[in-house]
Amino acid sequence: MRLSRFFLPIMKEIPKEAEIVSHRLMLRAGMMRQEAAGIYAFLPLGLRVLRKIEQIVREEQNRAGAIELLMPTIQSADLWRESGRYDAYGKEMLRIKDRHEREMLYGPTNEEMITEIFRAYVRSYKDLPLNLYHIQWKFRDEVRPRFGLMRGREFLMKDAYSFDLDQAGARHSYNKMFVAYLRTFARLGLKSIPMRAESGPIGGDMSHEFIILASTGESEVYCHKDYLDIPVPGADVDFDDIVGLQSTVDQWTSNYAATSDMHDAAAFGQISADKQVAARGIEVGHIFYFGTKYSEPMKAVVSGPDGIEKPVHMGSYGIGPSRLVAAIIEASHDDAGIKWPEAVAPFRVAILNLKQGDSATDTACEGFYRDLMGKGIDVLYDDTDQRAGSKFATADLIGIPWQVVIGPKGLAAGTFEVKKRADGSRENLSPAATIDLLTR
RNA sequence: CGGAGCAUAGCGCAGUCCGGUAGCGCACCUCGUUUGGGACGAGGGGGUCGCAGGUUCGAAUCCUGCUGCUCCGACCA
Repeated sequence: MRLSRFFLPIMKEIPKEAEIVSHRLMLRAGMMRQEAAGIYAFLPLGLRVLRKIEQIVREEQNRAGAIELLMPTIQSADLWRESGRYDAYGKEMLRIKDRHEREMLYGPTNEEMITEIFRAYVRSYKDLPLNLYHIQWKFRDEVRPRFGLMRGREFLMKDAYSFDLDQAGARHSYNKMFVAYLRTFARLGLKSIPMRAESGPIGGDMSHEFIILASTGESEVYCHKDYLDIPVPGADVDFDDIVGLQSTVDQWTSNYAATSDMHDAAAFGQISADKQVAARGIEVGHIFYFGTKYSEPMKAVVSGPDGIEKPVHMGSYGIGPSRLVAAIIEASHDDAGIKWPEAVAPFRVAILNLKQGDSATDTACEGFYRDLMGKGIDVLYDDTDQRAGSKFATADLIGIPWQVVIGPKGLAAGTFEVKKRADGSRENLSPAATIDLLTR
């Protein structure tokens, strides 16, 4: 992409409404625009990041055996009356009427609808286990939206729903998602820690919030230092290995970890002082088992091997990709701007033509741009007639992981300057060595 | 939902108390000089001053009502 033809409305000054760093940087980097309280338009740069996050989430869901579908944003009130939640949900639910005065709602979540879909087709235990998910916009009419994408009213959510014959099966389904989440956040370049969450109506130990560590995170978290070093399961993890998966989950849940509202100072004090970690974090995922809470009232039943119909045991698993865009920035930025992890960067490489209009630099940049494009690398070529300093500032602000600086100085020596945004390191490399580095 | 505040050019703000030609910086356009960390000079364009009433010869400014947004608290992917 040529910057001169891209739509990148960056700002030098900070809009006053933006309070937290991710919100400020997203506005300054031209990633999104507020259209109403808690409602945002994604501009091209922001959309690129959102799509990359979404794709990683999708790949890890698929790897764990979940199957993607897509449910609508608008739902019928009748469905929610069946579960009893239409009245229970409260004002957070956006309720609307169609032209025939039928009561509808903009879905804040999809347990009812997925249960309706399940019961329409699945009759036998032989079709279990089943895990269906979608990535769809949700709307929750929060009293007070704030912090930009971190707490918007409209947000993108990946929500998965598992169906099993019994609780033992449900535990395995839960564990699959648990491990999938560990892998997902690791791939996004984040350090995530599962923390025991309010167990809800069912009780038990099958509810966890996934918190990522970020110095500017909104909640305080306390955990055992060992969490920072536990290896995340590799891509070859066997999701059908019930025992193996359980031991991974055990490893990730045996030590102390809690957010401030669940914090037990005494228990935390038991940990030796050098192993205590008090940090800040952001909730980016939540998984829980809720048994037959919806299957019972909504009659989602299957016949077991004994021929007897039983309500299925369900769990649900949420990740907010739109919140993750902001969360990643909170976890990875500096005074100059965003530092995207390579996996989610809107562009992997930026080419900075330091002397636009000079035939030697133009030729070198154009050629190199074509070479990278030919290799299938996401590259943003700054071919604007801005001065060098302005181009450096822009590239740093929007956080492109690799900046290839091409100017008369380097060209005289036959080299490009390659800067790594993550640590600011630079080296002068020949064009061939640069290509080599970027395609490694 | 309780409390506080804001609304003037794309962004950041002054002007409002004390009514009298709507301003500044950045951004944008033109020309020139510049060109390795957000250049300089000259010229230029852009506004129903959130909306609706009212007072007045005259309202961004005073009065009334409304709307939108932000922050603190309670609540949450």
